[in-house]
Amino acid sequence: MVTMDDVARRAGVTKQTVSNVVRGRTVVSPDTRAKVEAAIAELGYQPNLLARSLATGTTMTVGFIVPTVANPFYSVVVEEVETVLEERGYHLLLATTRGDGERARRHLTSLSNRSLDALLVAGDRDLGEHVPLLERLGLPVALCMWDSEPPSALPVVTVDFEKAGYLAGRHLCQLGHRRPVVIADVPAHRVRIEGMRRAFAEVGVTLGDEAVLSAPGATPEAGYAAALLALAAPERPTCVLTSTDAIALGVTEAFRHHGLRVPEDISVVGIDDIPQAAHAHPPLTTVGLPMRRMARDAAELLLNAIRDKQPVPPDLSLLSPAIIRRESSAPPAQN
Amino acid sequence: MVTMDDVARRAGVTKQTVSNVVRGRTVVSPDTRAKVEAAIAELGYQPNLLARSLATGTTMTVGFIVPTVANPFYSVVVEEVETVLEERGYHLLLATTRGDGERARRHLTSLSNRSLDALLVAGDRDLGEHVPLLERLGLPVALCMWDSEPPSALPVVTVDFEKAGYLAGRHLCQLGHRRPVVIADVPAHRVRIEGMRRAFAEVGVTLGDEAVLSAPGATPEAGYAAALLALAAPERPTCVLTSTDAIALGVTEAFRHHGLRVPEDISVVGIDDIPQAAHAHPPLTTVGLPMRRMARDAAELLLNAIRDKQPVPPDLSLLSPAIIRRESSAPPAQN
DNA sequence: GTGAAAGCGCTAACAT
DNA sequence: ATGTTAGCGCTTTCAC
Repeated sequence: MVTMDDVARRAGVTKQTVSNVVRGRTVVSPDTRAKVEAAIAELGYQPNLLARSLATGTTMTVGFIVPTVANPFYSVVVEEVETVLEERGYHLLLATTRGDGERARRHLTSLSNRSLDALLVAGDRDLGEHVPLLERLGLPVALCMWDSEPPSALPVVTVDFEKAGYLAGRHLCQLGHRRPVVIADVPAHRVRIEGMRRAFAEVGVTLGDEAVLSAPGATPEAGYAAALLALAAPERPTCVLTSTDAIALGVTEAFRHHGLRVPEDISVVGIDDIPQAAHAHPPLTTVGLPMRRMARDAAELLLNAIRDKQPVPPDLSLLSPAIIRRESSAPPAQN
Repeated sequence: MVTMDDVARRAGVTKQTVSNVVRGRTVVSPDTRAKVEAAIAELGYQPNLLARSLATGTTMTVGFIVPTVANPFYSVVVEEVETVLEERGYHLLLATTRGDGERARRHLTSLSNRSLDALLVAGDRDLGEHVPLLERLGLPVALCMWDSEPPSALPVVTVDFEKAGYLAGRHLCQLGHRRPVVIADVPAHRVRIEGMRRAFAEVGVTLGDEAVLSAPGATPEAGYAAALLALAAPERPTCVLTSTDAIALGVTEAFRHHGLRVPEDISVVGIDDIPQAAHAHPPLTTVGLPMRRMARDAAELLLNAIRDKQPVPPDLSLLSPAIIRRESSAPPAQN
């Protein structure tokens, strides 16, 4: 490996001058700069960033802990974060938790002495219980995509999930629906359900716990199974609110298999606006969440904290979702 | 920050002994080990891995350059790689190229002096032209998911794409189809098309270039557009072979919008077996690729090379795909 | 503007 | 089994 000393010797200067040239400092005379650059080129010198990191204490690397990437929802977030990091010359150290709190804790401790410049955490499901650990990490930390009550001691960039649920509910209320069923991943998506409840309360409909069906893991399969339960009820609902598009996809499939037309016989509304939602059959009415914006804001929060050498202020930033009307929702059938 | 020296002083030993304890070496007497461990606990000492890396020359970090994670196909690969790395105590530094060769090159150079222990590259689209750079990286490198001709100087773990195309073609031939159209992302998926061609050649059908429609980017949208062209042809094909499931999804949607039933009026077969394929409407017949296996093999290849301190032998490993019969393919309609 | 010295926190090789 | 001595390759501080 060719080191700074090698370059220095070749150029007839000291290590220090080479260092100045490499880092683009302006204190070097054009003459020596040229000599040094020639030496660098001839020797094919590449600075050892590890040594630089040890000396400076910064690694130009940000850790990102995320539940999964095999989910269109989070993969967008990962890509946006990576984009922001790349723009500012940072690297991305990625760790996934896969619904496993223990795995999450392992990642956390193994990253903690890895000399990251900052850490971003998406999703409260697996790391929600480890917030105290996060707070004592001694480096800038931010959270995003936080469904449950956000911790007050850390900065959080997330979506107003209560509003997301409310918008889904209000949309169906406005269409005239009064007999809803909710299919959701409880308790994870409790806040979304509260929003739905508020919307129906505004038109005098009580959305009781008996009208909430569980779809564990928020998978299409879970949605499919729950949809069958919904059909078995004595009085068929006129619409289904799901806590995620993935669930909605499974629900729609179940209805189709049982000869129910969506939206003529029953409306289905999702939350998330995953890419498939637009291509679903029928295209899914859903509540779009500003994922890219969220990811970008969170990443920039951290990078700015690094740049300014200041701790990140523990603010809560709530981004607004928006209803996206497609073809899976319509007024209830007359009966 | 509390260092080894602090611990050493507190325990009344030298740095070296602390180091031995930390790394679990057995040369330490139970007595001193206990003293040192007490000191570590009292001070809350955490080893600085950066310093260790500088001294040892290993970082326990593997780089992974991947086209995108916002694709069910690659996200599975990323997760499997991460799983293997975590099993063996390694970290994952992730970089995405997003169909941008220039971005790929930037990532490559920026990772090259980042002191990774190894580098894995998935997908030839963006990095195919930078193989010479990869070869001169001076660290274990492996390629996976290589559609085009694999370079001979590097180890490659990929799928037999020719066979994948062949299996798709043979399946349709066996059903009795003799009037096929291919919708593919050319030239990227040229090899898959060759396999399809071989299958039809076996039953005496020539699959000419005029029967190959282009779906740039392999998106559902591109598939949709190409499908419309296919319908405009004077003689309607009885089946469509697509080079990816994503394309197939768009194709199926186009047919549905134009009143064609799949598979009664026309069969559609994909390649990839993405998660949505099973939930598509109708469930998509496709060729499954052993993505997890591929990812695992490639990652283990690298980790073993690191462990054995040997260069990775430049072998080519071709994994076999398999046809997955679902409901989008059937014998051609009688006419 | 350039050079000399002193570290960053750890591991490696050898001595005891 | 433990201590001693040198680095790893860079940046930082302070002379000149």
